[in-house]
Amino acid sequence: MLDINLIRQDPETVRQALLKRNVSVDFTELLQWDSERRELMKKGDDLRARRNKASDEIPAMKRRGEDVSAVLSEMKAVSDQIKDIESRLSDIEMKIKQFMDGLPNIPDDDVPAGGKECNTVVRVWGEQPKFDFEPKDHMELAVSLGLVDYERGAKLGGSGFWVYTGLGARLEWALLNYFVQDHIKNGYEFLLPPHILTYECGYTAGQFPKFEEDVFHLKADEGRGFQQFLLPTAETALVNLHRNEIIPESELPKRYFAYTPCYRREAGSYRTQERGMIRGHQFNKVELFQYTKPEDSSDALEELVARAEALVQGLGLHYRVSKLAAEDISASMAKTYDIEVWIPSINEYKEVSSASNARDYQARRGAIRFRREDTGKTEFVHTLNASGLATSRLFPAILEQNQQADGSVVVPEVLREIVGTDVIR
RNA sequence: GGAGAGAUGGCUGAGUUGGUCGAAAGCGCUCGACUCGAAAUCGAGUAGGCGGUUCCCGCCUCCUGGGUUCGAAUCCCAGUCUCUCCGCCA
Repeated sequence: MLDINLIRQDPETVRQALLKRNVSVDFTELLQWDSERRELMKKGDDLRARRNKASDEIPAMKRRGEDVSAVLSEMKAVSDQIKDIESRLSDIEMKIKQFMDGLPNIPDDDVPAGGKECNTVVRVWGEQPKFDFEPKDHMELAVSLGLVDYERGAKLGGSGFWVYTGLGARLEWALLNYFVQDHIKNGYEFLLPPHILTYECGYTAGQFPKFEEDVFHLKADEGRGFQQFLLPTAETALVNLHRNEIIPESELPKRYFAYTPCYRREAGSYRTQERGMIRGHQFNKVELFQYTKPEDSSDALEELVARAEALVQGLGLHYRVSKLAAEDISASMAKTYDIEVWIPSINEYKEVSSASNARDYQARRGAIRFRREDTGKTEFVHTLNASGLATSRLFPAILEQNQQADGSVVVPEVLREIVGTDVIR
């Protein structure tokens, strides 16, 4: 949610900023609704003030034995007017909310305009491994080494699901454990949230109402007023932790991380290139999250990226960091870095972490504030998230980047204790 | 799944024969007085949001959403959540 005051004061600047995302908006109608809204509010408030005053006087008049019937009928009329104004007001507020809900976040100044092709690589770490043999793709490796059972995965969950088996399950678990240990070491608080969330959570995160089709909805029970869904990322849970709260300034920044599977419909997004575990309906991810003061969020984003990068480095995988262009950034975010590992078989860099600063966009939707001690006033916090990390792209990257001529795979050192072997063969 | 109780300010908790209630009292917190300092004591203050003619005024919010009424924390309806007991259960 953007600040409507910003649009009121300087609509052209906001319009230009959104144009960077190739979103063209015309605020004329909105501003009209906005002034109409305030006009109605004023009218309604004045009428209510009158009614409140009369409500004070009526009992006093009664006590003095005066006739109140004239006041009563006048107030009856006033109440009718209030009702009329209120219904007009709620219509207009709904229109305003709908409009505002549809607006994406304003990209940071240093975010380039344009789509994917305008993403800029800011760093590259390591080098592409060279193979003096014909390298296999991760599916071939996973199947031949007995790490993943795709067929039975589909038997259980349908297309887009798989089962980690044996050393594969241990490798997956080792990855998650490695992330968890690292974040604990760095002072982030570990959370295990529910995987089923209410509609309100999706709204605050910015997924709803626009992207309702992307998640798995649970059938609402009889008589239940809302629907729940399976979280598409732990971010959705973490951003709602402090929804409708005022956080003491001294508690900021709050640094959390959570492990959850992520459930996504991925409707229609299947590409043959992305077979295997590059894109499934369920994958494991550890998510980093921060609530900060506005002036601290830019540094916090760099910190989050550094944390995620350290993990990939610890695995010894070749990767790069990209700063996303405006159109490639998800709607709630002002700036995003992607960390992408190289997948040899498709010769592409695939996202294993996405680190974003939402600034106050989510905080506005969820009324997440803090009280500034200097001024005593409440302000919206800034929220940031970063995968740290998603396993479903790392697993293939490890298999493919670490494979050897005999079809075996070298296990990264940090994972060996849990996997139980140096080399999977 | 069955039965019952409840939801009020940072917390505890009054208020439910509708009006003087955004709300007693206590605790906590902040500031001031007293003190060498502290405790105790005394005094003052202490929710969020919206709008405006913006050192001031008005409005809204007593779980949420509707309704009744001139007027709702209080009455009616629906929903959500919490607690207790029974049953079931990892």
